[in-house]
Order: sequence, then structure tokens, then C-alpha cells
Amino acid sequence: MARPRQALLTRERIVEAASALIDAEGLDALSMRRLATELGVQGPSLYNHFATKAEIVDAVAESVVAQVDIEVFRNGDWREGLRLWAKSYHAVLTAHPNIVPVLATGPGRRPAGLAMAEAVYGALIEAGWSRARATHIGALMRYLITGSALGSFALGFAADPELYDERYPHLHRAHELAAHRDAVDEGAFELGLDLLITGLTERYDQGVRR
Amino acid sequence: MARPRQALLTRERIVEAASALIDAEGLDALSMRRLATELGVQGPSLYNHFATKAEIVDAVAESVVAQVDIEVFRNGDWREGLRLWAKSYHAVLTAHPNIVPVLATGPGRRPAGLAMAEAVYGALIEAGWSRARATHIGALMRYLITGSALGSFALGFAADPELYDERYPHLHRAHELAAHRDAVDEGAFELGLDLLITGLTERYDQGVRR
DNA sequence: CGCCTAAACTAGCGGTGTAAGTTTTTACAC
DNA sequence: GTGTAAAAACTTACACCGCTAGTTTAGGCG
Repeated sequence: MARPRQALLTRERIVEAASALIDAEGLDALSMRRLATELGVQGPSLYNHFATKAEIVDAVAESVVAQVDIEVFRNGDWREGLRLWAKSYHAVLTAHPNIVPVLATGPGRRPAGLAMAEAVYGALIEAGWSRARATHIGALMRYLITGSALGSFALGFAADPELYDERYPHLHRAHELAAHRDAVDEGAFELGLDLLITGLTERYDQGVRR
Repeated sequence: MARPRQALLTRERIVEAASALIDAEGLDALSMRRLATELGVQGPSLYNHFATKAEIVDAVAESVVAQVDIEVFRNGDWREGLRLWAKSYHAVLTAHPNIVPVLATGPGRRPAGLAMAEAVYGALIEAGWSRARATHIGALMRYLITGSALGSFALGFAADPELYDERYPHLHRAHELAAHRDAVDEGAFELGLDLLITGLTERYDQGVRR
């Protein structure tokens, strides 16, 4: 087949297929040939639309980050803005867990990441936080959000109870974690969000803004 | 060459070389052939000592996590224990940033990770925190530590100032981040640690331990 | 001494990202 | 209308990847 009358591929279609493949089978399942097959095409044809595989993965990451709601900073209350943004970000990441390792690196290299940083940083600056503190707070929130999305804590424990009994007395019920995985992860995230925002509010109200 | 008079490889030597290679050139640089070359040997020889590449990477991860100081919980004060443990963990991860993505997944599958979880969880339980809360706190600390180690926030911004000026007014000085990268990341981590432990202390002192 | 295992080797399979060159279609300038 | 250039598919191929299989030889043990 030479050039078809109607182009078989578009950047959009490629990103959609890649995103679906990553969601369904993980990052490792994404190969150029596999992705091309999924699109009814030969592997190297993808290079007519993207220069490298990394560019495709980047575009997927971009499309995911773009789903985070940054309009929440509009109403002016920085604490409510932070909380709602964090929840939106968290929700997006838990909806697409397999792409999180990519998002965790280089937040300021993609447009959507820049727009997000701009929104968060801007809201904090306008609230009166110092430039340095605003940067810290933005980074800190990101640590919590990506950290929680990245490695589910509870998931990391084996389901075999025999393993724990002897050497790790306090963990003898740790195997139950797997069952309550979501609850544990959500609980920890909520706790962290509460502690951070409450703590920041206290400092803020006391006039300590740098 | 057949079997040599003195074995050329040991599991220990392999792990050391792999660790050094990962530290120096990143996870992607670690291939079986490359690692073997580094050890003066042909690629497949490594399979006499490890069944898969994943086992080697796991062993490297284990050796890194084992460096975290968990004796800090000995003195009995849970807050001081948490703080010192977090700092030790953080220091270890920043010393070996390239292995962090591996550590972030499956904390409870390797012995050193289990021992660490046991120490943290045990200290919190003995302090009087409920089982659920102890789990949350442990997970939360891990989010902060691995989140901060994983994606350096500041690193993610391009060094080219031209890029920001127009569309992201608040970020027009963001390119300076690269220069203060370490300071920003350290500041954010310290802030997070302070806020979390202060917040937990308040709840604890008020008797809210679940 | 003879046997078994350990620890190196070589050869090779199927898969990866990607470069190069080919073919045909479409769009556009003259 | 025709010639030309770009676009979008193709095939082929390269170097590398993790890993398997089979071979060779040294060391330790009965």
C-alpha cells in the first residue's frame, strides 16, 4: 500500500489508541508495532506523525494532565482551590494509573503541566505567599499527589499471611491490606491533604507566609 | 573460556556493579550485556547467578532500602522517630535517585521494605495510634518521601526563559528554578515533613488517634 | 579415578526502537 | 492540464534487548 486516499492515521487517533493501550495493559505493552497493529497499520508508519516513541508517550501524558481541573482557583480562596485541584489531580491519576510514572518526571516540560503550575503558583502568590513558599507548596502538593498515585502502599504487600508471622509481628495482619487497598490509599491521601492544608492555613492566619 | 579456577562473578559483585551503573547512567543503561561487560564477562553468564534481570534490579533496590536507618524508633518518641526515619529515607533516595522508580512500586515485597514497614507501623501502634491510622500515616510518609525523590519538581522546568514569558506570566522566573533546584526540593520536603508531623502531633495531643 | 555440579562460553530466537529508501496519492503552481 | 513536491503508507534492515539451549571445563566429593 502506498499513500492512501484518506490518511489512515492522525496524531489524535494515535494518541487515543496509545492511551487506551496503556490504560488497558500498561506502559510495557506499548510498542510501536503493537500500537500500529491496533491502528491497522505497519509499525514505522507511525513515524510519519511522531518523531519518536517518547513523543507519543509525552502526548498521552499531556492529554491526561489536561483533564485536571485548574478552573478551581477562580473563586479566589487559595485553600479551597488547593483542595479541589488536588482532588481533581488525584482523581485523574487514579483513573489512569499506568501513565503516572511518566507524569512524575518533568512536570514543567509539557504545556498542560506548565498551565497547571502557572495556576497553582499564581493563586498562591496572589494570596500573599512568598515566591519561595509558593514554589514549595506547589512542589509539596505534587509530591503527595503523585506519590500516592504512583505506588499504592497497600498493593505492595504479599497476600500470603504465612510470610509475616514470625519476623514481623506488627504486620501479622498486613495481608488484609490487599482487601482494603483502595480504602487505605484514599484514607492516607485524605489525611495528608487535610494535614497539609490545615497546617498551611494556620501559618497563613498567623501571618507566616514565607 | 569454560569454568574458571576462581569464579569471576558473585551475586554481591553483580549487585554492586549494577548499582553503580544505575547510579552513574540510569536505569535504562542497565542491560545484561552492558552489566556483564562491566564485570569482564559475557552477557548470559549472569544467569548463573540470577534468574532474570528483574531479580538483579530487585536486589539493587533491596540493598538501597537496607541503608535506611530504622533504629531511630528505638528511643520511643514516635514523632522524633518519624522525623529521623523520614530524613534518613529521604537522604538515601537522593543519594540514589535513579533507582527510585523501582522502590516506589511494591514496598512490602522485599525484606528490607518489610522490616521498615514493621518498624514504622510498630512504633505508631505502640504510641497509641489506631491500626487504621498507623497504616495511613505510614503510607502518607512514604508518599511524601518517594514523591519528592521521584520527580524533582524544579528539574522539570526548561532552562529557556523565552518559553515562559508570554503565556505563563507567573512563571516568568521559573527558569531560575534549575539553579536552585536542590534548595527548592529540600525546602518543599522540609515543609511537608514539618506540616505533617506538627499536624499529627496536634491531633495526638488532643487525643484524636484514629 | 570418575562423576556431578558450577560457571563460564557461543549461538540464536523473537522482540524492540528507529533509519532508509520506495511507491503512490494528493495539492498546488505554471 | 501538466509537472512537481510533499505526504503517508509501505518494505527492508540494523543494532540492541532479555533470555534459552547447548557446550566446555574446573572443582569438589565419594
